[in-house]
Amino acid sequence: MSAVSDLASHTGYLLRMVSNAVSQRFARKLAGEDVTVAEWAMLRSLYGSGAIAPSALAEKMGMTKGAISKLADRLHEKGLISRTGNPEDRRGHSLSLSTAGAMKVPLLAGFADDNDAAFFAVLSAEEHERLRDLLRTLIVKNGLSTVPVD
Amino acid sequence: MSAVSDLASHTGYLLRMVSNAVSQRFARKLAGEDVTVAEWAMLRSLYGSGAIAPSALAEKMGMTKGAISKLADRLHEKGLISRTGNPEDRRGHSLSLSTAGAMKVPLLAGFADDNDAAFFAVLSAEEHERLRDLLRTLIVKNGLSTVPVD
DNA sequence: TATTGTTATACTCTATAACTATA
DNA sequence: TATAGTTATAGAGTATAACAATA
Repeated sequence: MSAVSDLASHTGYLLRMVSNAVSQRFARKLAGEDVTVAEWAMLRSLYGSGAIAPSALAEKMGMTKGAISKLADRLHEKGLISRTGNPEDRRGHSLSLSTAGAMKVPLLAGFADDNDAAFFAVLSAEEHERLRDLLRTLIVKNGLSTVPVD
Repeated sequence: MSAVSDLASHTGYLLRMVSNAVSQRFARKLAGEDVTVAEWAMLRSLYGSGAIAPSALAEKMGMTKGAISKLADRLHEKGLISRTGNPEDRRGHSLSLSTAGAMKVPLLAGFADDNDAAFFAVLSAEEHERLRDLLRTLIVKNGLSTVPVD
């Protein structure tokens, strides 16, 4: 045992290593569809929420308004989301999936399924579910998302 | 149930959300020491490995040679690591913690401990250990690190 | 030729903070 | 003034690929 004996067990470090690997692999799968991982996350959130204001989406996704705005711009340019004005308060508007975006989500979800299946295959079904549960608990109890499990 | 019914349970998505949150919080804690999260990860790896060639470190950390080179440059400029030439093969050299770097690791490890403690406090000790185990299993079985648990 | 490491280039991702338009 | 959203700026993190030095 060294002076920094449990250096090996920092959970944040392990988490970062695993998450980076999963995201990188997923990014390669998505590249052919011209969608990034962050874009997928937004499409996925919109699929679950329906039309939603950028500020609400920011809170839901645990990101800043600026980051959401930039992401939304890109997805809008790609024709995957729509912006709808709010006649009652012209400062705001809402974001939603376009028809093309809504059609694309199941395909992308399939890629996400494949990616999960490949990466987490080394766990038993029970272990995999346990991992998901623990992650959901962390998200909810640390207030990372306004929407519990989404 | 929608057509994309288990959209909510993509483990990669949950993982990314949690990992991003942990890393962001940790980055803020480290900022006062002028060290980034990736730099900490390298210091931590060097602490565990002793002198090691950049290419070996790249494999160990699951990063490319280029990324390691850039990180090593920064840490060298900050005086936290040393580069030692290899007389037998002048193409290569080895990286190791400098005295200042070695002295700083325990302090940074303390910050990592604090960060873990705050973030994972919402789990029981048993759940926290279970999470670590699952992450270690994923790292080892997916070959994310040449060194099993580090 | 093959290998080690560096460098050049290019993106994604994200934050902070200043700004614009509306309320 | 306060709020919704955008934009400007900046920097971390990482990859790919071209390159230099050495073997």
